[in-house]
Amino acid sequence: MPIEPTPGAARAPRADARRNRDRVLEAAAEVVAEQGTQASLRDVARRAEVGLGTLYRHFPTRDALLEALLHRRFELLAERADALAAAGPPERALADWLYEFTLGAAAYHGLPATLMATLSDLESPLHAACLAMRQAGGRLLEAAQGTGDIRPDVAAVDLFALVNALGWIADQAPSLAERREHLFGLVMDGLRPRE
Amino acid sequence: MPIEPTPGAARAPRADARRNRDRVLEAAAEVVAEQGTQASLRDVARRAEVGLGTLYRHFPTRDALLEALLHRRFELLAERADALAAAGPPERALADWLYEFTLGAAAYHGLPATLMATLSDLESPLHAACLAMRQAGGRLLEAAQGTGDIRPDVAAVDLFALVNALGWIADQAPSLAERREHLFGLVMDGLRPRE
DNA sequence: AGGAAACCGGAGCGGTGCTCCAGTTGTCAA
DNA sequence: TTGACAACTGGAGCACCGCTCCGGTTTCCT
Repeated sequence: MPIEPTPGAARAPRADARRNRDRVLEAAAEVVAEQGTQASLRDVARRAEVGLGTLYRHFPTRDALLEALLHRRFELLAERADALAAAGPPERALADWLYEFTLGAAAYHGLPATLMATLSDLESPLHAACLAMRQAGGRLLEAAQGTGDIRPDVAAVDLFALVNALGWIADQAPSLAERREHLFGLVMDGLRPRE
Repeated sequence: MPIEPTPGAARAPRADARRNRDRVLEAAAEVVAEQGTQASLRDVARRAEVGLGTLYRHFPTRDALLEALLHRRFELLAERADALAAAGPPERALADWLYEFTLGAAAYHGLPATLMATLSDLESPLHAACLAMRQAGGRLLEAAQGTGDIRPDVAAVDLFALVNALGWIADQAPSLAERREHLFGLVMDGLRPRE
């Protein structure tokens, strides 16, 4: 009977597999930066000098690849929420965080649309990756509602949608990208209670 | 020398051509209603029982086909703006019209995105088709700003973008469609001056 | 050293948008 | 009525896409 060194623990991946995974990820970062989230996966495989099958084994879906690409960014944004909460008044923390979110959502073309689709697709790896970040935003929202700076009828999901929509606007029409800050201000004002 | 009956006037299209054009349009209405603005044009041609070449001659681009599909709707929305302006106070007219716009933008899946792209694509037939409607909305905006009900720093293009974005939210995440009215209210509040 | 499992890459399938052109058909002048 | 020609037709064809599947190779562990 063969001995399982640590039963249940996955065997470490082969060295060539790990190397290829990294190559794919690196290539994906470049290609997605150029072509957006709808980039051709064949192009990614080509740039990584790897077969298409290899790409699909490491990342069975497009979302899985994007998740790997964005994971760190999401983590940072979640941490950033806590930092902002500690650094200043709740309403300010929320506004700053949301604005940083719109900027982050513009990291790649098509990203706002991808994130939005993620909301309803519970199976997508991106859904899970977003969750912690969305919850961090939710905490900022609750704090700002606690001080009465934000209307109580605003839900976390409203925020996520609106902020993604702002990113989408800038993503779709370059001419509107420069109005991003202005539009952001308009929407933020709508979240505040009227005297 | 042959006589040109009315020189410069285009000769009437052949009967079969006109018939085929109508068949394509009818099929397109069905297929786009089912699959959205990104529907397969092959499917449209198939349903119209027409060759792909025929479809492309009558409508050289996807936008041209959509324009033909949406033209009447845009006209009605532009007229509706004038009717609302005559029927009630400017702020109410604007709010009602914008809400009808978000509903209209949800006529087909993907339509908000298509309309948004249209904004920067001056060549698209949809750009021209939207223009009159956008201008009608602009007039409502000016009137509502004249009475002080809407912030003066709101531009017509802001409105178009925000209202499209609301349509996009409902389009992307079915779960958010039911919050459409609520989100609309939030955004509208952001457009009003603070006391 | 050797064998098994993991991994690789690309051929292949069914789909897409779009072009191009040989063949057909409607129309209008003679 | 007929003939000729422009207008129109439809689908084959090209290059691309996402995704699957599998014969051959490579790595790792014993």
